[in-house]
Amino acid sequence: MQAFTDIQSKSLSAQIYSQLRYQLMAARMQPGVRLKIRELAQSLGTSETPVREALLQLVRDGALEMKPGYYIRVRRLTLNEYLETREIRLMLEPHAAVKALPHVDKAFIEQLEKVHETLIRAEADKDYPAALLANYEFHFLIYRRSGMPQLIEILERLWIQIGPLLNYLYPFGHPSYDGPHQHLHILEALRKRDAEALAEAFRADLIEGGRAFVRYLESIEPEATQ
Amino acid sequence: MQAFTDIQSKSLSAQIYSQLRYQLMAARMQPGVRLKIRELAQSLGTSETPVREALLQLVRDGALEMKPGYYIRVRRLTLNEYLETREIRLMLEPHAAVKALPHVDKAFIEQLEKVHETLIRAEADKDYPAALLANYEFHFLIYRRSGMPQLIEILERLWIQIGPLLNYLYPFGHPSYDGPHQHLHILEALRKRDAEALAEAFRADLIEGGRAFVRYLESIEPEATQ
DNA sequence: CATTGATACATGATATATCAAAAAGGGAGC
DNA sequence: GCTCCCTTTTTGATATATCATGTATCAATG
Repeated sequence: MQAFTDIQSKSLSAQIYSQLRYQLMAARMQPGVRLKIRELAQSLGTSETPVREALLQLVRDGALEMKPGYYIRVRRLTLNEYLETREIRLMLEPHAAVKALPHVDKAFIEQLEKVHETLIRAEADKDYPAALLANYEFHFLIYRRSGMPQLIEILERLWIQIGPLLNYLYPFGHPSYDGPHQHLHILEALRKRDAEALAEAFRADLIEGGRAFVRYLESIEPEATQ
Repeated sequence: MQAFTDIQSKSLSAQIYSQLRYQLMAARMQPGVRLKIRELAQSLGTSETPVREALLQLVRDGALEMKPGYYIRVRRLTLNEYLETREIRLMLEPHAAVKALPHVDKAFIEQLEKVHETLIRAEADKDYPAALLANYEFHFLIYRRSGMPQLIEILERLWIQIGPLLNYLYPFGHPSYDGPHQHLHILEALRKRDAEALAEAFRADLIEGGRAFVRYLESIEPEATQ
């Protein structure tokens, strides 16, 4: 959870931003839910200023949206918006993984295997929040080894846009594995140090995971006009 | 300039943000220059709040940097940071162009040709600010046709990081064309509707343009430790 | 003359106050 | 019972006040 734990010695607004970002990524916030500056400030025990600053940044990140002058709510991605996100991720995530490859050692792969086991166990237990976190950790442990901080930042921004959708997703259809879990292909490619297979495994994971999104969004789209 | 002209009916902080972003992109701000909230607020005739909000967002964009609690200044990219930026752009910009291809018509190409002429003329006149703007316009006119707003947002964020560097660049070595201008290859690929050639032309333009950056940053690097 | 420490000052961070606009609620009229 | 209009309330936006911390200055001391 690296990215989210450094919540100290930072400005209040940065702390709040990190915290909200974490909640978004972890699907703790439903799309469309309204956020009120005053309420949040009160519940956090701070003034409105840092809360507002945090929210504004999330708006710019595309994780929240703001009706012109008025209210702020968790963004509701349309199917097309989701597809664009996926298209961008398809370019960037495999690349990040390939860049990480030279910095992958045995210990790291074992660490990933543990995280993956956690993921599988969580899914078996239907503990979806835990599964989401494990999935995030699996991916970003790898990306962080790329040594490309800017790229990682871009990817995290994309993930927090998608996070809230996961709320709807799990009840709906969620990870439907028709074969072995894609993460296993990823692990295998890492072991073999096969860059092309690695990139392909990431693409497959993304598309595989995306199917449920697309199905869900298609089923919702008609009413999502607002 | 589309992205920068909608400076009305937006919140003050959004206006200030847009304005600063424009100045960054257009190389109106030197790397390392310090920005003071109070000063800016005064010179803009507003209070500090919206200025601070705008600056914070630019910090998150990586265009400005902030010594922990202390001062805010225009970010100074290291060579490695620049190279990472370029690496990301190399993935995204050619793709954006290819996605734009289906929406390119004759009129649009003529528009691009005009912009390119402006660029060439500006360079001949050594009017570098104008050249920069024309170059920005040339690229983003194309990217905007991709119909991928998120991608464009990501790219603009990358461009405003690089903008300030251009200050140093032009005096230094700047666009050294060893052959025909890369934009001509881009235009040709657009006319032929040749996606692969188009992608390649964008890659070439990026690398070509990047050479001067790299040369400059390498010459500077030793002292840039701070 | 160099060094150190105390004080004044500048600046970003946070809190609070004020404003304007939008939403929500309620009552009068049909 | 429904609709329209007015009032009240809520809320985000902006301005201002306060706080904490880093920086600079300068004098006292060795």
